[in-house]
This record gives sequence, structure tokens and C-alpha cells, in this order.
Amino acid sequence: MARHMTTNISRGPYKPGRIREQSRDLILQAAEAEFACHGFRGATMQRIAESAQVPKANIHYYFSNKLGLYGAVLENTLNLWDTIFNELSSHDEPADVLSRYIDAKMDFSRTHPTASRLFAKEMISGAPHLSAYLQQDYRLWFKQRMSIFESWVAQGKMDDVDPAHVIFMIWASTQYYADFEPQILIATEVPLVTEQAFAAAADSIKHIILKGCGIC
Amino acid sequence: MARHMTTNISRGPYKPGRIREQSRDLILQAAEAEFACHGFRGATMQRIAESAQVPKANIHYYFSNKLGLYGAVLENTLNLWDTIFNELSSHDEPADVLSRYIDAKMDFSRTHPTASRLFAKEMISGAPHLSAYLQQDYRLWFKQRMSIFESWVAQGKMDDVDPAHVIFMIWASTQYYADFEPQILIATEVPLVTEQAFAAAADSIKHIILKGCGIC
DNA sequence: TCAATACCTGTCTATTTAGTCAACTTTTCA
DNA sequence: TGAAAAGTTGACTAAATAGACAGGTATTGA
Repeated sequence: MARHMTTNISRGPYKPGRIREQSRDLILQAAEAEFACHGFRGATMQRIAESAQVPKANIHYYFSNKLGLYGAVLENTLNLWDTIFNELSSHDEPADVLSRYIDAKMDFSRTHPTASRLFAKEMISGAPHLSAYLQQDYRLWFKQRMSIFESWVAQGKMDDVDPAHVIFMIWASTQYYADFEPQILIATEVPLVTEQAFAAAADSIKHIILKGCGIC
Repeated sequence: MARHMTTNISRGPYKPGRIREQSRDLILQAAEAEFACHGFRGATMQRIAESAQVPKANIHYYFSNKLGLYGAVLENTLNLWDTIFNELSSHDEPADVLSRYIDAKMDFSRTHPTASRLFAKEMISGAPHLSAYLQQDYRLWFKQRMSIFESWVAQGKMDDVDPAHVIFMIWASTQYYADFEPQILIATEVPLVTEQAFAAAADSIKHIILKGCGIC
């Protein structure tokens, strides 16, 4: 590693655990990309090492084994997720809450596409490493949001649509722009999915979901 | 293989190429499941062989190599896809056309979940083996459907929403029920996604998409 | 300055992997 | 029926893979 050659001065003052944190992050980032692209089985420690520009043995210094590394990557991703989850929590008007949630979710797809893809790959594989998360955090979150929707329906603020399917549609549509990028690039014939393109997509989704649910 | 022991009589009259077709199909089916679950790199010929209850060498008799097998599986899947694609072609009323399309797409998710997952995995990986398909068939299909939507907008039959995003929402929502099954099972707290559950989901999607686009 | 600790990595190993091949059995059809 | 064609497969090889480990260097705090 080139790091050996540089003095410490260029990287700020000494701090215990600083190196550890830095190296771990470097590896985690490379691992996230590799796992997102090739899945758990398809990813190789060698490729992750090369991508992080670190000797393979270095990875094993910080992570017990491949599964441990994958677990750490997954945990990282789920922590990011939580931020977005909590966006759908207000007791304001449905239109505002849903608009903010869709915007936040689309922003996540744009700024964290690999996290989105990693999650999708894991789910498509049957979520063998996510059962604990799904059974606990996710299940709870889902139940709570369901009851918010139900209160809206009871108050006549939206159509009597099964809230589960509304949430699924929002999740599916917003994930899509991260996970199916190749398809979108070719369909829209634009070389790059820009911030403007994401904003336009978010507007369309908001229009259809809100109007479709009878929220005005 | 047990096949050796049985006489041919129990499997119908002789027909040239019959064995070939039968063995290929058996292998392709096992390969589809394995590739859908673990992706191209993560899948192994050995596991495919075991799943198909065939010696590994037999796979190499029918398919040149792993990539050739994957290509054959992918081609199989895309042929299935075409059927669904053409469902969105009529010049009838938008409500009918879209309803039929959503139903057909949901039916596909229910009856061919592995095909859906295979496609999704390939797309998330950057579609390295689908560029030809995307550039040709898909691009053409997408353009044609776009113009149908545009004519509807011009005739005032639907809101002025970007058709691309409507198509993406339909694709995303319907795929979701095949690809994210673990999440759905836990969220809905139903042990199995039944035909009735799919029908209910399709109804919700149709309601939201049609109303959301101002189609009545 | 100087141990103690944390960090780094070249080299090795056992296992898994894709793919080959030659000997074999079954099917076909004239 | 019999020989050519098609199908089958156990045993092999070379390469890739996850992981271990010993011997090194850098960092830290007293």
C-alpha cells in the first residue's frame, strides 16, 4: 500500500483507532460494490482487495472471513436505510408525508445506488442473511406505517386502497431507478441519469401515487 | 442417471432429437433456478448438475461452457418475456389496455418468478449479457409503447405524465411481487403469496395507475 | 526513547471450480 | 440386425478460491 510511504502528517493528527476506521471503511466500500454487482457467492476476496488497493491478507486482518465482511457491509447498508424509513412518520397531511417520503427514497436511489442494489440482490436470493432484520425492524416499521395509512382511510383523506400495496408500489418504483439503471438509460436514450432526470421521475411518481390514492 | 435403467417405451415413441430436447430442458430449468438465485458468477456447474440430477460432464455435452449455458437460459427467459410485451399493443381504450397489461405482467410474476429474478439480477449487475437485447428489441418496443401513450395524452384520454415513468412504475410494481417475495411475505404476514393475494395486488396497482394517470 | 501494541503482507495450503477426454451405453435407421 | 450416430459419464487437470500464519513495519503513550 502506498500509505506506507506517506507520513502521517498529511492525514491529520494521531488518533487511536483512526487507522482502523479508515482501513475498514476503504474495504467496506470496495466490498459493497463487489457484493452489489456479483452477489455473495459471486464476489471474490481477491477482487475486493484489488478494488480497494489492499493486499488480500489485509482484509482478513479486519474481517474474520467472507461472511463476516458481507455481514458488515449489510449492516452498514441497513443503517443507511433506517434514515429513509423514519421519513414516513409524520402525522401531517398525507400529501406532504408521502411527497417527502418519495423524494427521500428517490434521493437515496440516486446517491446510494449500490446500497440499493445490494439490498435487492440479497432479497432476490431469498434474503438468507436478512431474516433477523426483516423479522424485527422491518416488520415493526411496516406495521406502524400501515396503521398511519389506515387512519387516513378512516378519516376519508385517501381512497380505501390496501396500504401494503401502496407502500410496495412506492418501494418498487423508487428502487427501480437505482436497480434497473441499464434499462432506464436505454429507454430514455439519455447517456446519464442526472439529478434533473431523478427529480422528473420523482414528480411523476408523486403525481400518480397521490392522485391514484385519492389524496389531494 | 436412472434414465438408463428404464426402457424407452415408457416415454413415448422414438423421435429424433427427443432426448436432446428433453435433457436440455432439464438442465436449463435447473440452471435458471441456480442463476436466478446466485447470479452468473455465483452459480456453479456442480450445483446445477446436482439440481438437475445429471453428471456435470453431461451439461458440457449440451452446452459449450458456463457462459453458453447462461446465454441459453437468458434467451429462454427473453422469449417468455416477449409474450407479455406484446400485450401492451392494442388501440382500444387506455383503461382496458393498461388493465390487461398489468394483469398479464402480474400473472407472469406469479407463474414465472425465477425468470423475473434472473432478469432482475442480470440488470442489477449492469446487464453485461443483455446489451444486444436492450439495444434492439427492448428499445424498439419501448419507443412504440411511448407513442401509444403520447397519442392518449394528445387525445386527452390521460394526464400529461411522461409515459416512460408510467411504464417504469408498472414494470417496477409488478416485478416487485416476484423479486422481493421475502419482504412481502413478512410484511403481509401471510405464509404464502397466493393467487388471491396476487389478484388483490393487481387490483390495487390498476386502481392507482389508472386513477393516477387520469384514465377513467 | 523505548517497549507494547496495532497494523501490514508475502507466502503457503486445502478446497472448489470450469472444463477435458476417452471409454462406455443407448438409440437410430437402412 | 448391425453399424453408425447420439448420448453418457468417471476420472482427470489447471486455475481460482478462501483462509492461515509468521515475520515484518508503523504507531502509540509513558
